[in-house]
Amino acid sequence: MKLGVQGREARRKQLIDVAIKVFAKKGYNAASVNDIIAGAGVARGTFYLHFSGKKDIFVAVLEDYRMELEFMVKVYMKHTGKMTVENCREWLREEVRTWLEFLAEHREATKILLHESGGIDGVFERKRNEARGMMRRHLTRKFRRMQKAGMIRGDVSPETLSLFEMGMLDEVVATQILPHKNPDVERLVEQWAEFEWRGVRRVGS
Amino acid sequence: MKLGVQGREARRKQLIDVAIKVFAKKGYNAASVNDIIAGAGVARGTFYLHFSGKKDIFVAVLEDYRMELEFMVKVYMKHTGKMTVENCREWLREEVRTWLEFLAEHREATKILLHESGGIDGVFERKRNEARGMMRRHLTRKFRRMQKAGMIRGDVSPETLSLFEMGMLDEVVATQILPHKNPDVERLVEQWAEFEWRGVRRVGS
Amino acid sequence: MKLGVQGREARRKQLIDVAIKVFAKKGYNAASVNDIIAGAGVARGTFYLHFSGKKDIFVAVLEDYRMELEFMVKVYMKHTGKMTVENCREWLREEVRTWLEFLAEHREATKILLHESGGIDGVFERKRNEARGMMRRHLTRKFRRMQKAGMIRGDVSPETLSLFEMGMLDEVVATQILPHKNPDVERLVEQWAEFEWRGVRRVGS
Amino acid sequence: MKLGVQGREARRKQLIDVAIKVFAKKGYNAASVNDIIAGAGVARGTFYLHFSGKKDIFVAVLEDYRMELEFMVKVYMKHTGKMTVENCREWLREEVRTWLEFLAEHREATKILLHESGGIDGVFERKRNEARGMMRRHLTRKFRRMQKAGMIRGDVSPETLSLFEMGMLDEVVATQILPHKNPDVERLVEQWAEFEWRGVRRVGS
DNA sequence: AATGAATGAGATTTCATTCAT
DNA sequence: CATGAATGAAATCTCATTCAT
Repeated sequence: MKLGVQGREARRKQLIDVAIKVFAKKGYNAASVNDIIAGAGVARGTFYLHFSGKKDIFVAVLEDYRMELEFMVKVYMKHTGKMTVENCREWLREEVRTWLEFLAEHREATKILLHESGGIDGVFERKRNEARGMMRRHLTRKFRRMQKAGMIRGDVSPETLSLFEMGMLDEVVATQILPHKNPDVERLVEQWAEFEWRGVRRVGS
Repeated sequence: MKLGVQGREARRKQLIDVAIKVFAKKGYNAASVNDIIAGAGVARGTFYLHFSGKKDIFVAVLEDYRMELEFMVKVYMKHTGKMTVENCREWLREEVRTWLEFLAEHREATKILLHESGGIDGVFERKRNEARGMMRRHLTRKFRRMQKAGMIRGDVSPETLSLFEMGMLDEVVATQILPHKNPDVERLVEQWAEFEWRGVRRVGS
Repeated sequence: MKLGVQGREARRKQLIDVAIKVFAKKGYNAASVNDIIAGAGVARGTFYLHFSGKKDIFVAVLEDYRMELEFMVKVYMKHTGKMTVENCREWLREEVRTWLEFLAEHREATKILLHESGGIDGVFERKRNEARGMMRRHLTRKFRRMQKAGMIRGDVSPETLSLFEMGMLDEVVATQILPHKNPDVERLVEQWAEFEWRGVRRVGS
Repeated sequence: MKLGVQGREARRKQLIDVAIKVFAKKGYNAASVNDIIAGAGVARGTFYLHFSGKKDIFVAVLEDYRMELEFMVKVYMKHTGKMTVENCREWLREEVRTWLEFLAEHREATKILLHESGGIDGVFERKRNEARGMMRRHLTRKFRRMQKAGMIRGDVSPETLSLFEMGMLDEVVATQILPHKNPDVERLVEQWAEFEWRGVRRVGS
């Protein structure tokens, strides 16, 4: 079947979109070039006109995701300036919500990043670290800024705080967001904020 | 070359031990039965005498890990009784330390559980969930007991607290424990306890 | 080495033809996909492009044979109408000759049907029965028609007669046709007709 | 499991008996030494104490069958002398019945001889031919004797007659005896005798 | 005589990639 | 740009046979 003429970019994007679904569903190894070209309704050769191989399109998928992330972070950062001591706790909550919503919206790519891009290939690892590093740096910057402004305690390093937050994020995403169609984000966010803000200590102690 | 005879169990255990290393290093898919038998210095057929295939030995690896976990949890639970309101914070810290040490000691198997047992096969998923479920239930039980004893706050559910703690554990293990030979567990544990106990709120606010 | 492109059907037919020779020579079990691709001068993957496996091509071989048989029976049936009481004995003789010639021409496939398609796989058995059933039904129909027309005796059932004739056919083919390049069909046919027509009874008794 | 001490011959016979069942059920190739030793409740090594391999025990099975056949033929031949012109037709019928009964009684070994001993190995072929050759020679001798005594017609060679009879025997056994637990031997025998004695010719013509 | 763990050649099958049309 | 038949390296799994105990 010959498809209508498309721009190179459109065809490339189409293949990446199919690949995201395929990789998310089957994982990198089990996914086959066959699945991708079948999903895209394209001949084998066409695939190799746009990507040098399976690795290549997987890297392209990660790259794609990283760019979405980058864009999201940039947009978000614009209104970080309005953070004050008073609304600080709400800020933390809102940011968590924003992240969970973003990750839920990109659930397939997120699943790939979380589960499929480690331990297969050095390049994959690097791309994965680029994306996660960006998130991590963003979180770290946020905590550092808060510390400097005296909004939060200063005796735990921002790096470590972001480490903990990333972990919580991953686990919540993996167990509460990815497997469910309509996760109860509201309740999660509220409990998250409570925990992050005051820890587990008994009130008044 | 024919190797000497071993007991059935010894040979099986030997193969599992090699498999743990191989799966941790290469991941399930890239690992081949070849790698395992080469590592064990055993003929192809010998492998199939003990396991019905690659899947089977992978499941055996997960099973093996789950049993170690189970044992560890049991041993640990014995002295949980001594927990009091006063030493409660120390308890949290000590438990984190115990877990990190356990996971560091089983770093290879832990890596497999974290990165290699999802999205490949339904059975793997189930075995993985068995092991993680055990950890999770253990953590949940702990928080519930603390809540009932009034040691910690009551307005965040034990399930959610254990969820957050699992996430933190995973992230710390994945980024700080697994990649380093001698991780600075002490500092991590201290900061963890601080964060978990009091949250991020500025002291005195 | 990459061979030139052929039509799908041509390549498929080529592989089937090679497979007939291979299966006839070695039998289903001893024959390997290797033998077939080596005989066809084709790469391993090419084989699996056309057949899902060894079983599949074997079934295709049986199917192929059945179609040849079907065609032969149809062609033959066209001039069955000219059978009369007078030329009836000649008819029997001529039909035997036709069968022996057909089976001799397809000696390899015939050998497969006789010796290699039983007791290995249920599907094989079924395909074999389809082909033999067609022969058997053809023979039975013939005898029934002859009985109704009063050309032959009526006290032995057409089914049983065709059973005997099939047996004789098989044995003659297996011992006289298949092993020899130029079997003395003439003499066989003559003795066959004599036996079938008059039995073993002494003339005049 | 160590079995009680048995004589060499008893153990050998036991293995052969199991092997007959196994080969009949699965065919030579699909049958495994495993099946045989499992069926006999004997260790792997024990098998190789009695037979040099799978081929060897298969040959032993054929040999065993040939000996049974030989014995049967000898016993039968004793009272061949009483054949006369008058009871000749009955003789033919009785012999067919005897054969069918013998083959039905040894249905497993018969199945092996009919379906499993051709095209696998030269030795098997030879053993098969020995057994079938014995049957064939027996039938040929019978027809020759009848011809000499003027009991049956002389213009069809005894060799060819026995060929036809063997074919009929095989087909009847394969389709009517082997697949059914209680075949209607009586009716078959009667129709057989009718056909063999008088052919298909219309009575009175 | 008996045992059964160990062996390894050999068979089947998959799938990423190439290239002539 | 697009096609899809062809390739072949590499992986999994089987099972007849051996041999130390």
